[in-house]
Amino acid sequence: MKTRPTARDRIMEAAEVVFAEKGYHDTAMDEIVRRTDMSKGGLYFHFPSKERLFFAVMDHLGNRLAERINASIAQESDAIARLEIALTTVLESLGKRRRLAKLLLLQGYSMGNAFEKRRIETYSRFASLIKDNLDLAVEEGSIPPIDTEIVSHLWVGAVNEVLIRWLYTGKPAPVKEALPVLKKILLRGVGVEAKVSIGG
Amino acid sequence: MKTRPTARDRIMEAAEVVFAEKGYHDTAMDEIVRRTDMSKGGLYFHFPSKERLFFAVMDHLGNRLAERINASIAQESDAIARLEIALTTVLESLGKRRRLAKLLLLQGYSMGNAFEKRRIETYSRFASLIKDNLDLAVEEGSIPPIDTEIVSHLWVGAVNEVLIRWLYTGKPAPVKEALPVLKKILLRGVGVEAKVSIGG
DNA sequence: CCCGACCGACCGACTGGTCGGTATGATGAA
DNA sequence: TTCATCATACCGACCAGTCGGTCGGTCGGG
Repeated sequence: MKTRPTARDRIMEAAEVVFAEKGYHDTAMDEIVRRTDMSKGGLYFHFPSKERLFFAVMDHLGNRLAERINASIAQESDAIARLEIALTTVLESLGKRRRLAKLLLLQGYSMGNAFEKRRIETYSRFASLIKDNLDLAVEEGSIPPIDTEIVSHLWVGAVNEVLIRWLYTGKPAPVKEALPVLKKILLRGVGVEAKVSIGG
Repeated sequence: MKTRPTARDRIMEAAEVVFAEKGYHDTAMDEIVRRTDMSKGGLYFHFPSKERLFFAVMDHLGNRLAERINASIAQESDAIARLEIALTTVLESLGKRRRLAKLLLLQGYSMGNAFEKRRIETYSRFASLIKDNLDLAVEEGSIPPIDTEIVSHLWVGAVNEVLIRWLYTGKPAPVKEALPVLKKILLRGVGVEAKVSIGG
């Protein structure tokens, strides 16, 4: 049977919606409260501050995306194939959930210096996921040696920007359409020879 | 003779410092005033609001960077060479001025939905600068046809992320060290065969 | 009767923006 | 030359709204 989500979860759900819609600073705690069947005091019983609530939401979403990527990756053993599928998963997951994308990609930035550490942590996590597989590909001999540290960040940034552009302009619709280009350019960049790729 | 900068310029200089240091929301107008030899009323005589002041600063910095890029590009006629020199200029300019980089790269983001348009405008401007030269390279036949629209954003994102990583972690120091990697990966990505590149 | 969970009116600090007033210099009529 | 007038630039005490966070209190279950 489906048990009612915990109070904590209900708060986080409401917070996710409002934070994504308005951004951190333009979100008033009262608004989150309004979207909950709870009072402000109740909310503050579960979360000590706005900042902490925000972090909790971000971490939760980050984890879910990372898990999804890991799950899809696990099916492949070839490093290049893993990289491809990771790209696909990200584009699909975020392309499907605009709200999630907006939060994850836009809200982690410039909300004051207190947030810097979180931002770098989150992004580094995805970067190192890529880095691991790039390293693997080098070991495998499928690509020539490169500075995988920098390249992994390059990849994250590239995907990030394409997604942000989509968020703001709506193009390409759906984002997934950018996938072939992204794959081709990024893989060729690390030395994978182009091969005919049938859209998936 | 060196005339005193106008009041407007003096305000913008102070604002640049504080905005870069604290971010938009954590900056109090009183703090900017404090850094000026002017009063709050005086400041508000020149700028109608905090938001407008912020935009003025951002536009100013964006223009300066764009001008610098254009100037350096103008010396080359070959599209690939132009792209390379644009990358170099960006890394050098921002690598040299941490504050500028911080403002331009981090503050344009999630400060509320009112700022979205500005962000996309600024980034698109640099993207289309890249796009023009990619298009040119395609016409020249130096690279195979590609979706230059997406690829230009990919480039912007890639450079952006490498710079942000540098801002947060300090690596690589100096950022310029990332230049060879960036060039190699990005150019190879669009189909430029690797050639020995002597660090500059 | 205790305690965890929750309530919601209230507080107070902060901050963007205002406004009545002042100093300075240009203009021009007497 | 002098003085009234006016606009520009600037001053800074003050205001009023906002919002994160608090606190005394309630309530139901064990």
